[in-house]
Amino acid sequence: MKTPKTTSLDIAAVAGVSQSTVSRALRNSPEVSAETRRHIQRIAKEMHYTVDRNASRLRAQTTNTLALLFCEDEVESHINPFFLSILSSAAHTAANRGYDLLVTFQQLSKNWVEDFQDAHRADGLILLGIRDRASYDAQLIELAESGTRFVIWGLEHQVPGVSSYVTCQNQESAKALTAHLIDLGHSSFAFIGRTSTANPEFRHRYEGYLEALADRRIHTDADLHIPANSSEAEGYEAVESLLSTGRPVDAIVCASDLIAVGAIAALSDHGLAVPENIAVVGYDDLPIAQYMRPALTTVRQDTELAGRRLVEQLIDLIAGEDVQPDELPVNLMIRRSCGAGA
Amino acid sequence: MKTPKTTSLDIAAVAGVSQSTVSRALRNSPEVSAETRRHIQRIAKEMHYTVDRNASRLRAQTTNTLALLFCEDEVESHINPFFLSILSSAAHTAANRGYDLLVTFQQLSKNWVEDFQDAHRADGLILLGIRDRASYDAQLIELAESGTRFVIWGLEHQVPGVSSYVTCQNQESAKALTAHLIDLGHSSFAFIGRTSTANPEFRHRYEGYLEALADRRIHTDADLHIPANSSEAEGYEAVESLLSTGRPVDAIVCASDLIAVGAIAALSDHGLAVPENIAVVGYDDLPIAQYMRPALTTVRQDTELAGRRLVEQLIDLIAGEDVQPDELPVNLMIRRSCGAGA
DNA sequence: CAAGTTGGCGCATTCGTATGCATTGCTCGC
DNA sequence: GCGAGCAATGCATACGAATGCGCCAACTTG
Repeated sequence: MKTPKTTSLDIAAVAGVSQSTVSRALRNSPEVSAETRRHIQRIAKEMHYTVDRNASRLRAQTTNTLALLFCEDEVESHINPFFLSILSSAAHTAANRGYDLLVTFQQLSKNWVEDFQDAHRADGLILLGIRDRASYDAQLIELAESGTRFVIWGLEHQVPGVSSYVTCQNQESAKALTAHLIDLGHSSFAFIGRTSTANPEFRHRYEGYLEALADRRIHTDADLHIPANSSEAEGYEAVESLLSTGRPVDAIVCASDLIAVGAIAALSDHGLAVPENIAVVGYDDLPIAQYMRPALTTVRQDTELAGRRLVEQLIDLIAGEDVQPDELPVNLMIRRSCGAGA
Repeated sequence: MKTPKTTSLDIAAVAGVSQSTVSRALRNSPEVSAETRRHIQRIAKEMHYTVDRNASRLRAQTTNTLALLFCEDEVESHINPFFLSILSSAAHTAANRGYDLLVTFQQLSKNWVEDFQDAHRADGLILLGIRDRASYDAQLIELAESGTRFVIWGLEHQVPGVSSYVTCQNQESAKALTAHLIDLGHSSFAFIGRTSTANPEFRHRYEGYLEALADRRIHTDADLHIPANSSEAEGYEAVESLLSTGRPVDAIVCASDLIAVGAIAALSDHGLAVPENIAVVGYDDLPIAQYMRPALTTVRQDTELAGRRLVEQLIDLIAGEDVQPDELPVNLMIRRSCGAGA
């Protein structure tokens, strides 16, 4: 910190070339001969020289930075640990591709669009945790119109060349999961998860659930669909309100593992055993799903792939390439809570 | 993106002042009159102007960026969701203080010190998840010698003016928790958590545990201390190995909630009820602790405060101020798994 | 009222890299 | 054998904001 920073000029002096050549050599420009390039790169390494990011970015008018935004609902809400896996994978991918990853947590209410556009902050944006399409649509459109490249997890929002998304086979998997419950002999179903405000992931899961029931001509009605956001607390409350209706139920499909955890706790507190009295299934395959007792039947999403694809898509968008959204495959994790499994 | 970027020169032209005055006004320099400042700031807002971060940083030789590094052990290990809360709080604090937060995940084996120093990446560094002091010490010293400012969670490593740390009252709380178990009548204890490789948090918890036992003259020995890293899987295995010894145990103190979750699963699989046959307690108060059944007795750390203090300490270090490490208070969360609680 | 002080602002330069254009030396084709 | 063409490099400038220094006008003070 004390010694005057070594710059590309110092390298140039030592290597006996001009600063421009140093710059080109370090960026692997084809304009410099392979020999010169190796020579310069060796000297740069010896002198522990690294390109000054700020100068480089100023000149090149680019940031080599991706921003990742967690959308929060309320002040106190915990972030689903599911997103930590995606974050981890995204961070690795970004690093491998030479990008920095800026992380921000933002509440829905704030005008994050304007905020984000501050000062060349990042070349592109990854959005996690957007659940309520209605509240975000205007902001997404504004974002797209400003030319910002972005990708979203779990919400189908695409503007060719500008934005894309990654999601998973929510509907198919929820349908398969429900069908599995039916095969096990369950016949009175309830669904816990808020779908009313255009929460796209939960909605697709609900639709898959309904499809499976319709296929087997199993009746359900609005009372058996209890809204809840993705948290243990709301899952717990949802079950209490379900039980208070007195309607007989022998299987509950939860829109997320967090909800399922809360639901099972509530059932247990009311003396109902899972799966003996009521089967419960979740969605996400959080680590806890495997280790709770009863182990939770759920759907595993490939978070490593999800994080990677989000970053790869975004980098492609930034490069001006065309990008196809991804719908990632999932795996049913059959465990004890549904009444089958080990 | 198409229109030529508005710069401070544009603002200067509109405001009828020089670019220097604009720069000073926007940085709240006392050298410009309050009136001029307001005038310029109003125009800047109207024109949606924001300072170009790269130019600003290049000139000022600063990054206004903090880097947060998750230290990973192995490729596949999940990050403790506990850290997500700290990350969230740190991100908020950094944003409020005008800093960007760069997030990186790094494996222990890599030479992240050199990697980090690349190119003015950040003004300072926050380290999360360092558990094995022995493996890191050399790198921490190197980091400190290079003049990099950094703060660490959970490991007492301080170089005045350069590095500091935030931790919590691991020892006291583990002692209190163990004492509580003793008060409840438990008398044969085991501890699960690896302390042998200088994992400082687990070690302090273990020491608190031993203190409580010694105070009450309760005997324990090496067989009743089973090493395990912080994961459900290792907690599960630890219990299996404990049970295989055939030693009678009526209370297990786990060094983390993740371990406790795995431990309880293993006990359950062996037909042992918690807390009826064996009491189990954890550490961290993950959200799941409250919602698993039996609910887990554990120790809550104030993650919001932890994240905030990490960032605040780091910013102070960067500013050249003296910084005192924090040892944050904790709360015992008494629930059913210890045999008391609701 | 003159000399000194100070608050407010502009000028010019600087941060370190990237890049368009000019330059040099060579090879190659006819 | 000579100009065209190309490969490799240097020169000069631009990116946009921050800041040392100097200037001017308006005060203060004795």
